[in-house]
Amino acid sequence: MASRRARVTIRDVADRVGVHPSTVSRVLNPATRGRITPEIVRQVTAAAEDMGYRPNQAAQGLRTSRTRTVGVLIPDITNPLFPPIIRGIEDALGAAGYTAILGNTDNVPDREREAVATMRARQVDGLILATARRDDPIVSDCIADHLPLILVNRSSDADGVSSVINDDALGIARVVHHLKVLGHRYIAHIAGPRALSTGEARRRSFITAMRAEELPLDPALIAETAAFSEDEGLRAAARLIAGKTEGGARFTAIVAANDLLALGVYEALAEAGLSCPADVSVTGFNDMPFIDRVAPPLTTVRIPQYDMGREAARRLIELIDTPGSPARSTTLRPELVVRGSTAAPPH
Amino acid sequence: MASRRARVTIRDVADRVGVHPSTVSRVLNPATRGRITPEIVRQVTAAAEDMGYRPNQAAQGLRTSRTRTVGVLIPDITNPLFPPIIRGIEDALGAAGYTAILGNTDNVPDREREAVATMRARQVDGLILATARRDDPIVSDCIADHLPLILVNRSSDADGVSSVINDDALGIARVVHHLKVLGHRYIAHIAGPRALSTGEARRRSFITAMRAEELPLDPALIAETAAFSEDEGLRAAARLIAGKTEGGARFTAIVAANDLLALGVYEALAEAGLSCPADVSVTGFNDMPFIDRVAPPLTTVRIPQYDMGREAARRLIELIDTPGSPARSTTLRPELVVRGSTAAPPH
DNA sequence: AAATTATGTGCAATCGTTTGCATGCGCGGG
DNA sequence: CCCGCGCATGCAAACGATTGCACATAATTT
Repeated sequence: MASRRARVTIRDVADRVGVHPSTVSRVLNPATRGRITPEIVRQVTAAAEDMGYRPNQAAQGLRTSRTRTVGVLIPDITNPLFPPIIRGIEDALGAAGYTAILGNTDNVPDREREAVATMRARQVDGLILATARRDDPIVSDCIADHLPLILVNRSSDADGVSSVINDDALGIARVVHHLKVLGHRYIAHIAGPRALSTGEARRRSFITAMRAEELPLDPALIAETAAFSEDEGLRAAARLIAGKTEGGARFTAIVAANDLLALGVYEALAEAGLSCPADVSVTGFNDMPFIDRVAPPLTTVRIPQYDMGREAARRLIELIDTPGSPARSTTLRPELVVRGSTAAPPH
Repeated sequence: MASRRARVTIRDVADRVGVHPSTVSRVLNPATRGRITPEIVRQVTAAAEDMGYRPNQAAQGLRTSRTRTVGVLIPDITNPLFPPIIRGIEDALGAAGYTAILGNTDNVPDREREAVATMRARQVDGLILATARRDDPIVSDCIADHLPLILVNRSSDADGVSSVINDDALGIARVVHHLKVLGHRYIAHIAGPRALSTGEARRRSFITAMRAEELPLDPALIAETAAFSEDEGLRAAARLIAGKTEGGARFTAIVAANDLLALGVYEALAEAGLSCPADVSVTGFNDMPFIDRVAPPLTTVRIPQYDMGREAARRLIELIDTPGSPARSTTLRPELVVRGSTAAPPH
């Protein structure tokens, strides 16, 4: 295995063995290898190995217009929800010989467009979006252009899109049921942005679940947010708390639409001198890494983040290999994880 | 801006304007644009814009053998230390028109080799390694092959390598000083793997700092670990605690070589029925995201993760643009962050 | 006004692979 | 014993962009 300075090409291998470059190409391609004499296959394989031959992906990509590269758009890699998803995606892609290129969009539409543009310039074979809004022009563009596409975590209102998401309704139902069993009746919800499928679905599911559990549903106890962030959680919770102390709607528990919002709730409670779970129970959604280590450990809904990523990547590869295969939406089962942030209501 | 179905090439643009493809190429390349008549520049630019032309990176890469892609090797993206670093890298790369491809190696040498091989097959223009071991063959290989390379977070013993790391000695000195001021005398250290520059440097710095502070240094109070993980932290701390209760070396504080190890220490203390900081003070290193939210909030050393990544990416681009520029090692200043895991020793 | 230089564009080769087609060889059947 | 068929391999043209060189035409000099 000599360490060549200059890149060794298919031609170098061919010259060494004394065959034509096309023969080497055929040997190296499993699909055409059968057409070549076994002895030659042996020699070429040996020479390629010995010379440390690695196909030039740029050349392959140019010729075949398949780059074995896919683009992955996420809002922000520093949001702990995403690393496990990305890891799942990359592991599955890697196993199939694909590589991911990542784009952080910070949920800014312009950055999304830009990221998709650069990815398409790089000839990605497909796209995985964790950034989709319910009404997202990028999604419809990709469909129109027949660019293989998978949505992960969030889905979109457009149809004809494949997605891998989790069962928001089930997760929220479990949470509400858990709180009811603990004795809570007045439960508030901090909803995510309605422009995102997760925000909207969890909000709707909250309403449905409250009705199903025959608990009183007060519209004033649903607080809207502009983003799934700690900050927004803090602000929304502060509004709820203000309403409560001013003799408005009372509540003994807050169902946050995700874990980051829940962390914001923690801060708001602390600022208001309220304690969790003694005064107010809090729940989250996602069970992001290390959320079991905060004080108090958060009761939340665990979603199979790694699996979601892996599944999304596998489905994308399917879509790339067999274009025109029908869109499927996969829903994974979440699981309630009870920890220290929920307890019986005061009194 | 018609949305073309088929990819539009430089030739399509040329035909539309009625010039030769090479002219279009020159217009689109800022370096050669000056050689073309302004009027033609205008027409070509307009046509390219209008037709939605995007250069085919595969073709460019093939021709120029520069792909504007760099490989980034990290141990594991789900380790919270890395996302901010990666974000810094990607932001800086993106600003310069570069794209990153990521590889998770789980600190397994074989996976590192494999990842580097696939990246080189993809003709990356350079490599950023967050995975370097002190004696890492990949580092020497890259140097030998003149592949632009930057180490981030960890450095390597090989010379002639550029790196962006933080000042481990300063960080550890601050921690030890802080504990001394609180009244601690008997301080244990949970050291990282000696094969990693961070493990070794922090270990050595701990010894130096203890001497400098004129505190007793007991070799039995330095526990070795095989990895920077919670698990290893738990095991090492359990050994220290066992030694202590069996009448061995006593200690009132533990300096862990990083935050994950410190989390393991928390568990070990809990299992032993000891409380932090009442019985034992604990410190970490890195100030990884959300470590301020665990119970108790960890006193640790903050390193500028995002800046490290950004700086590494910028330096790599420099290295790519001006090959043969000398290796430089940049050391960033860490900062002590005092939180709830450190207090005066018992009695 | 002729000769020289400068300027703007076209030409064509090239990067490394893949792949439809052509070709030469060996072998079996009539 | 020859014809034709199949099989293994070579040939060459792509893929899309870049770039040294050639070549007009225009601008400058003498």
